[in-house]
Amino acid sequence: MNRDSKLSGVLHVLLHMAEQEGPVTSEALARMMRTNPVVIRRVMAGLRDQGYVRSERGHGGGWSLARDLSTLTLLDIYRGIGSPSLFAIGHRHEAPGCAVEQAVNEALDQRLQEAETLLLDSFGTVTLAQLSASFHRRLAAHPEWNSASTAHHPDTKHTPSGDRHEH
Amino acid sequence: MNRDSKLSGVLHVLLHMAEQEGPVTSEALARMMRTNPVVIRRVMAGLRDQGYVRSERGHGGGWSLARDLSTLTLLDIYRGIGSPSLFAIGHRHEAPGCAVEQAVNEALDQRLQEAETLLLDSFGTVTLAQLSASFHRRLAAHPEWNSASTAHHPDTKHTPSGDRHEH
DNA sequence: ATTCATGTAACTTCATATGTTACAATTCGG
DNA sequence: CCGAATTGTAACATATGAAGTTACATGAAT
Repeated sequence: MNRDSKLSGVLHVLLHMAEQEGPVTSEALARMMRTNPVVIRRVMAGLRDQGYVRSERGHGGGWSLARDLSTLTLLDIYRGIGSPSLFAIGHRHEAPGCAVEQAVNEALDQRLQEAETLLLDSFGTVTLAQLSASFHRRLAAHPEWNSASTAHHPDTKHTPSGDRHEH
Repeated sequence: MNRDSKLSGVLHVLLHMAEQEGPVTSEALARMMRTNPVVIRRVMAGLRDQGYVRSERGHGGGWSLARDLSTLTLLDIYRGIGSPSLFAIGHRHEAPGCAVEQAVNEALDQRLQEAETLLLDSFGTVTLAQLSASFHRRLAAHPEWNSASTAHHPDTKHTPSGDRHEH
């Protein structure tokens, strides 16, 4: 992957967690994200330390949301994963004493800073509850995608233990 | 370098070229940018194809500006280097059929798209002539940085194997 | 006690941006 | 015409960092 998809991956995971009754294991989440359980743990650990999710060890353990989706914004999650740098372009610092470089960096940084502020502000206006609503609207429109736990890897083998689901 | 500094590097080079009478060799530019002449040629080739700079081969050759700085904006140069992706974050496309992923991607893409538009618009308002003026203001304020062609690498030798090749 | 989880360090793999080498083609100055 | 200087470009090498993997310790449920 050429671009950091951590943010979207984490959002994906969190929305899936919101659909589940109990805790979801790293392995289940990893299957959804087509990645490795350890990768899941690594990134979720940061979110847990900031109080967004809970983890439980041992039998029956896994990950669950610690806060309501309506109290979480994209900005929270962005910060939760460590505020990775937003831009793929930046400035160089090869010749700090060069007046040309200073002029270029000032102009660029100014614009990037403005854009960053606007983008993060807009992240702050989107709650995960809104994303979840959008997800449920999609489901309603396409009943054949019947659940959050399907549609990820239609062909993979067994569904180990599967849904700790529904009464 | 963790972030793509192509844009700032190219701007740096162009402003330096503007200060020179005749063509500037790739090697001279490479020294300024602390990089390799071939890297300079690679990126400048694109700008040349789009009419922003000229190249001349052979003895006495090198690179020169094809247009006045006042007719060039940051946006032109950004496009000139191939419109590299602006953002370090993006979305994933691991599970195209998953409604959660669609909801996440839609929200993210929407905001990123807005931010991109704003940023590029702002790039369009900055001419290289403005950058050059900023550069000259700095020089005036710090006469000890007496010229565009100094202050880059007062001592270090970038070319690994001594100077100049023989034929 | 056994099994199922997370926690985490250490290592491997992979992608890719950047740098380097090599040489052909071109241009200029004698 | 000769030789030095320069770009053009393909091919290869290196470095970096993100992602993935292995291994094993720790903790919890039954």
